[in-house]
Amino acid sequence: MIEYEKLLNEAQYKAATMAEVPALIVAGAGSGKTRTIVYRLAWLIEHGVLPTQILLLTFTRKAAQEMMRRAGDLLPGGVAGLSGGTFHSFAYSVLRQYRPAWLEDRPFTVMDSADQLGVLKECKDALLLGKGDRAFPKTQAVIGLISKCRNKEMRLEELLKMEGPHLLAYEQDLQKLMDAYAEYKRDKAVLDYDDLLFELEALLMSEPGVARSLRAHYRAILVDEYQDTNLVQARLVRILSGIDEGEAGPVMVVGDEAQSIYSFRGATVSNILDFPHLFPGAAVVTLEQNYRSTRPILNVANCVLSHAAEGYRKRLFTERQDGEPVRLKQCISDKSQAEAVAKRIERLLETYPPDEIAVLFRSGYQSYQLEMQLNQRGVKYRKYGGLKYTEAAHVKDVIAYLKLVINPMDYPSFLRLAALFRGIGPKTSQRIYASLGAGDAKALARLRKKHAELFQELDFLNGIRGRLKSSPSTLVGEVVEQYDPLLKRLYPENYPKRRTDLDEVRSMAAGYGDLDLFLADLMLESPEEDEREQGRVVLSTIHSAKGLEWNAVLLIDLAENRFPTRYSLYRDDLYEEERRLMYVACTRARDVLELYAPASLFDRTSGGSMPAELSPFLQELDPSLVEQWSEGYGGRFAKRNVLGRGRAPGVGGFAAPAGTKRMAQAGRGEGSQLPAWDEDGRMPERSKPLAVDELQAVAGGDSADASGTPANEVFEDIAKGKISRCRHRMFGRGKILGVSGTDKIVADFPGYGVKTIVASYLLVEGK
DNA sequence: TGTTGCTCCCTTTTT
DNA sequence: GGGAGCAACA
Repeated sequence: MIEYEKLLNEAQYKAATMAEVPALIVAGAGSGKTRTIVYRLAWLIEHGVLPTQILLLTFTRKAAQEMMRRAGDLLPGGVAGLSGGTFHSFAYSVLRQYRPAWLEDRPFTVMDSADQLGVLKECKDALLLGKGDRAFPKTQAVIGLISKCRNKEMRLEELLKMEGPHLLAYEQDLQKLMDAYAEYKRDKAVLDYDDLLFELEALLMSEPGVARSLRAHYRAILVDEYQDTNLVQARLVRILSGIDEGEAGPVMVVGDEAQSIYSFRGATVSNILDFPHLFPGAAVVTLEQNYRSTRPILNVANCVLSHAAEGYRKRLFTERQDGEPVRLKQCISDKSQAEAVAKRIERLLETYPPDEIAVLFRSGYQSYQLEMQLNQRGVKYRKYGGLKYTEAAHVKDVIAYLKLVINPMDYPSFLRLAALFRGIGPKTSQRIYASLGAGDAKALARLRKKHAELFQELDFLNGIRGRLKSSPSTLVGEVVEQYDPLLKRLYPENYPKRRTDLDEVRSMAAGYGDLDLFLADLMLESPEEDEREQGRVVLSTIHSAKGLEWNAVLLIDLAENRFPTRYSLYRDDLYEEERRLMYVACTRARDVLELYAPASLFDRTSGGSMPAELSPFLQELDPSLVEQWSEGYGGRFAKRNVLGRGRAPGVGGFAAPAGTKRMAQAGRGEGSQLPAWDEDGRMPERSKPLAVDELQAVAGGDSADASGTPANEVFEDIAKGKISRCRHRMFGRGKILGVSGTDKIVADFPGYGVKTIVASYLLVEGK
């Protein structure tokens, strides 16, 4: 018997051992949530519930894996038999067993985002939409809109009014596209991610017998990260609970509205808030004591949240009194930030094991420079978020082969396969696919002659299909061998590395009994982590870091327009979500939290460095909560106040002395969201994008307004030698060497070397 | 007619 | 680095 009362605090104990009624556990960050869930599982099992009768659901794959891992560690019998995973993978497994009627007897496959892209492109072409219209939303954007519509369950018009009024003109076209896309999927028996959830709901509603047998099977349902569920997921929980059938509804959901970070895909906090209404008689337990982080870390996290527009009831507290201060480190540039962080990781490795150190960032690409630094230093890392392993071109190719084995009419995969051969483009693929579907023997014979290579490949796949009973790893191995000559042809430069990846895919298939299960897992659950990757430093997007924790967390790129992203600046709900993201990031740390802010960022559109303001989330911080450091010459950091100085007047934060010229912003094209200056020469607090005509007036150079002297005039002055010195916020005084392009100045800053800098961020001075 | 090659533009977060 | 659009080629 487990002594729950000794092992858990009062609130955790209550949550873990309550009777099997609907329950909402509001669990603050680091409050022992997973621990509580795991003890709940143990308690259920002690009280006669079999592990196979427990369903454990979460939204992200990472959270699902972490939960299963920890349950396995704590439960005496391990997780054997426990059903658990993401909503999507659960939906797939049910749909595979109880197939929707409209599929008839056709095999179906799941599409990933690349497949969606291909299908939508095709629909767009078929409908002749967006031809020659540059303003027509990009295919990727259309996919986003479609998915948002479905996840938020809004009509297209409503969504466009909220998210993109400028697209309202295309509403009808987009609607047509949406319909065509939906029809297409039905026709070809493919499901996208959203379909999995809606198809499951439709199935349960139309076939009460299926719902009944699932309910009879699952005696307990636990949902983690409930604040990240969307409407259809909440309905699924409700249906599965059986509360509408007068059953007790043995559902326990766990969540924290302060950590809601998935509203972009329809997650709604109201699922938590409405839970007691949807499940009358639900028990509510709140966990507030934080066991994870030191006091200084928690102070920073609480401070971040205290500026939230909506108030959060909870304030976390901890008994961990000790702890190093949270450090804020301002670096000269993003490049030097990468160096500083890499160096810091090497130091931390003297104290902590590698897998207890994590670097977190807002978007996948923000770790590129750091990755290069770590590679140079031989520090091994693994990366979460951003591009996935299964998204590498060669892995996608092999997956397309395998999908075609299961579902020969999987069109996205067919396109991918056909495009591998020379002389076959979209039209030819379409023709061949149509002939195959219609069984047009004459046309096929002709096509076969012309495109022998492709048909050889298709014959091979048909052969494999006849032997589906062989082990998946054997089948994958054969497919890889078949693909090998193409791999050599397509990627001569790094063939061996890619071949290793594919052998890896084969070994991953080893544990599976059915090829289609393996494929679905590859699409829906990240495959079992490569053993070589364990015990490494972690680089992760904050979204992917949800539910995880480390001894040391370094948070990078805390600069305006990076975090919060510039997309969030003009909508309060998005801005607030960014703040919660910051909160999630800070609360991942147990002992060490460091905040890195680059003072300038490389800007590829201009090819120069742009000064970067501190992230507003840093500017709001109480300066007494962090130890402030600033990078100086030679990469050395010195304690120096970075916060609380307010924004100095002048460009990029320093005063413009008399006799200096500030240049008007050079043209940056339509749609630029770079900040304009106000009349005092300050950057506005929350920069608004320039209106298009305003921008043209400034960029045109002939109508210099209050914002300064036109760039072309200053460039002329430089050419005439009237101007030879400049000042930059970070680099100080410099000597102008020349100009580059239409908007950049090359200057030598003593101690920093020669820099090419966008002119509008410099102050220039006469001789 | 259809494919391939070249250039310009934009780059969130997940299943 | 990839997608989309356009021009040149088979």
